[in-house]
Amino acid sequence: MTRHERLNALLELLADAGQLSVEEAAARMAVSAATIRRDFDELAQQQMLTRTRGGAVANSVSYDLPLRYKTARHASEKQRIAAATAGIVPMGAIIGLNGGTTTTEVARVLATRPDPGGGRPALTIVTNALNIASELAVRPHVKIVLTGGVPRPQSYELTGPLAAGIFDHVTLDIAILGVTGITAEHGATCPNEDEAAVNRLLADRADQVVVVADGSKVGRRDFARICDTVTVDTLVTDETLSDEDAAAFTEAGVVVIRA
Amino acid sequence: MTRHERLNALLELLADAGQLSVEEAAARMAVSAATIRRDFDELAQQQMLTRTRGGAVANSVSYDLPLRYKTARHASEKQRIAAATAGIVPMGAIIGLNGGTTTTEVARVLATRPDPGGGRPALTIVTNALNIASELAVRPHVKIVLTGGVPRPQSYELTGPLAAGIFDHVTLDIAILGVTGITAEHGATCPNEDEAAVNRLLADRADQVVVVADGSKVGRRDFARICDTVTVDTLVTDETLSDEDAAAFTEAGVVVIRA
DNA sequence: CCCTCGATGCTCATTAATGCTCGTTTCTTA
DNA sequence: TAAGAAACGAGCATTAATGAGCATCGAGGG
Repeated sequence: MTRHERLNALLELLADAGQLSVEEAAARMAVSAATIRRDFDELAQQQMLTRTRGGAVANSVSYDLPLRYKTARHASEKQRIAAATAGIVPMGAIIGLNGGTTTTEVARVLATRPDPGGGRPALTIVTNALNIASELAVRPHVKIVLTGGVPRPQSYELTGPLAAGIFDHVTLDIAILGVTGITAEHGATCPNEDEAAVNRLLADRADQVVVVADGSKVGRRDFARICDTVTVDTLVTDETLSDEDAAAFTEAGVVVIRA
Repeated sequence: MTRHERLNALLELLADAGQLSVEEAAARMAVSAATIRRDFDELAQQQMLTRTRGGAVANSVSYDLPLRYKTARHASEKQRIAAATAGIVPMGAIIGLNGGTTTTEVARVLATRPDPGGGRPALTIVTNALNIASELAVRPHVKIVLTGGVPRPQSYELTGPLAAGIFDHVTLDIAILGVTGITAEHGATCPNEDEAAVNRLLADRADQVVVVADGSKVGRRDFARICDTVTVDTLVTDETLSDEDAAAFTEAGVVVIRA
């Protein structure tokens, strides 16, 4: 049994019984108690369960629907960008997220924030990304607000007038936008005009706009324009960003973070 | 076997099993483990799968875990109910679906409909169930419209005023509602009032209301009322329904289908 | 015919995962 | 309240997986 299977099996048992002791889990999985403790600790980190002395209890009574444990891959560019981005998000903030692999990583990092207790959510995340909402729906300490709309198969982003409608009703502290292209001259862009329209609304409603993009996206320009460079407050990217590109953004008033 | 063929074969195996070990893949493809690792790494780069130590897991937003005790109990009944329900849905219809395991099965069956071609969707599905939208988002011949709102961890249903808002803008041919309780006297019920409110809107907007519920739900009454029995046109359930219960519903004008 | 280049397989140093031990913390109960 | 038991976390050794580097093979082009 692989580690991944075991973690999922633990969630299964937990969803079924509501609680699970370290000893019983060790016996069922045919591994040592130390391993089970490490597993529980990791799942607790991901807010999938709550540690108790001697065992763990289920975090949500999600009855029949599949729980999935996400394998953490180590220290990729995207994850460093995600960690750096999460660093600038204060507790209790209202965050907007669009779709994309980088923003999904950001969402995963944000989801591991500790529960502040008192029933208040550690974060409120407004997103049009179906996959992000699916992953985070089981975390009780993060409030997810999903826009409506029609999902695009490639990106899992919800688009269309129904997606736009929600933005009449919310305001955001920080919009975190993953883009496929950004230049100091043309601003942030993506290939699809429907996505761009929804992303623009996210940016419009936010006090602060953070663009996340790995080095391959910087200097690129795509078809649909999301917003201008002056709208962007912060750009989080990786070390592959050249000094001259960084200078161009800095001159345009963008804070550049190289993770 | 070319490299391209091998990558496709790996994805196929992965889609089938949900996971694949490096060793097994190497044996199946008759190549070395090193090659498989390179393949996995490349596919992971393309977000087609997720690496784990010792193998890889499928990246599909929704893959079912092989053994779920709870679902296993009613699995075949649910699938028969789902098949019977899909039988009364005409081509090209606009369907409303709420959340729950039975309606998820219905969605799966509906998604297997052949593509009519001509770019027109075989079906349009309006739903407030996050998991259903996630699963069907990749099917190009089914148009998915997701309501907005806040997901409830227990059921993956989106609720709240944002979810309700969408119903000003759509009409449905058939609403298919999974419920946790239905009686001839009290109508359809579920445990949560927010979900009930959204489900009621689905029923209101539809020409025809179909309730799906396995035998354990019939005769049960839960806290929140979704709609009255006279609103329900059809009840699809399994053979465990007693004749007297069936008669009660038939007298109330409900067509009862025992799958 | 030879050369180039990409794909593959092999070797080896590195790293993640696991189980064990031991000192410390926490709970139980006398 | 205090002693004993249970659970925990840290540290360490062992094993297996990994990834980097290098050699080989084969198709295609000059």
